Amino acid sequence: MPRAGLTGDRLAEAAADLADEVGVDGLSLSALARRFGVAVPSLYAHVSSLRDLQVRVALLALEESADLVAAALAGVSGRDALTAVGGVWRTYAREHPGRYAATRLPLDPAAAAASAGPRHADLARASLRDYALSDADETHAVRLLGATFHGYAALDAAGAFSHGAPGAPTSDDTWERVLDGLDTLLRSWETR
Amino acid sequence: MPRAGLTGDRLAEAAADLADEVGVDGLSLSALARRFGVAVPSLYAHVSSLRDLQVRVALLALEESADLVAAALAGVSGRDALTAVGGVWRTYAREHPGRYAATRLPLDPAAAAASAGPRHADLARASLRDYALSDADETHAVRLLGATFHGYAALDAAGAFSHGAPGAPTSDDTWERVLDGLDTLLRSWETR
DNA sequence: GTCACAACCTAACATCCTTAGGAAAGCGGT
DNA sequence: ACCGCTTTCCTAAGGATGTTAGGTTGTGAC
Repeated sequence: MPRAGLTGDRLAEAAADLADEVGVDGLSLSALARRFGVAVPSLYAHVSSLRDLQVRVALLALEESADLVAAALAGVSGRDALTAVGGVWRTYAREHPGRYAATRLPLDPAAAAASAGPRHADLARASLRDYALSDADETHAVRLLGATFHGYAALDAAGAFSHGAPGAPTSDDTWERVLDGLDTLLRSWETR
Repeated sequence: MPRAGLTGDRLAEAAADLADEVGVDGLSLSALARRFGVAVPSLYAHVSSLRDLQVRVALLALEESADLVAAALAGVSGRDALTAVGGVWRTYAREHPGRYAATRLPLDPAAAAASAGPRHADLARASLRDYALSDADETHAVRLLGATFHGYAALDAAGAFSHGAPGAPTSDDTWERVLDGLDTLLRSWETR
């Protein structure tokens, strides 16, 4: 019988795809084993538990999204930088719901420090350079952006912006308005 | 043998407490049955499935939090109103993590419409009355507040604001700054 | 070619959700 | 006080999952 050629990385990638298809809650070792035509316990040679698999997906998604943010951020600044970073999260959450949800999984401190999380923080900081904020304000701003972008993605994904009144503005409209708002907000923070 | 006296409402309330203790993912019919000293299938007389139980917890939490928001909003306006609404969400998420997480559970359109969700929207709208926004802008603002508050609560709960550098500002500091920012942002939207 | 390691398997168990059907508690009416 | 109906709660059973233990067998290194 030929081997399936499993590795931890291949499993993580397949798990990420699976999570995108069936949701992060639908991600199971059984489904993953089925996808590879393999018995469930075989996975334990490469992954120590379901939780471990979820963490691997989270790390993968954090790396992937950090790369996207870095690329989108090349050569732009000010409001364009906000648009770039926010846009990445918004489309990533829509196109890769499972990966995105994994991104929100709480990691233990060691794993968090070794993840692309800090890189995200650095990128967010870089995107704010144009606003000339103090160190503390930059931290506040990074958190504000994180909260707003992630909250927006979450509510949007939950359909909170679609099942409203018929004449209500679209989510895209609001998105633009939010970016405008953040831009003016941050400008008002500028140290002078 | 005496009866335990179960009802759908009592189950939902106990389930909410349980979710607060062990997390919304730890909420299980088995644990709930154990808590009542009852066999698992007995629950099916009052609840049609695990999913149904989760939905009941979500509805309960939405009602509860809407009451809190309404109370906090009595007699205040402007920045104080923002503080009130945001504060409710922030403390609710911290003190009742399971209930709060249930709040984020996607409901089907019918359930969503019958829930306290619309009341939350109305309350958010009311909290913005002082800013004299156009109808469309009010909708944008409600969404912005929702995204920011929920995103903040989620990141805070995930510990994103605690495992940073040693000298970093506290989450409370950032919270104040965020409220200030939203206030100036909304003021800049005012129709003149 | 053979040897060692890793990949993969079967067997087994615990936990969970769910359905089907039976017993008994409590309430009404007589 | 007794009888019957409804509802509560039970046992029995089945299916899905995660996890561990221990055995085979493919595959590359020598």
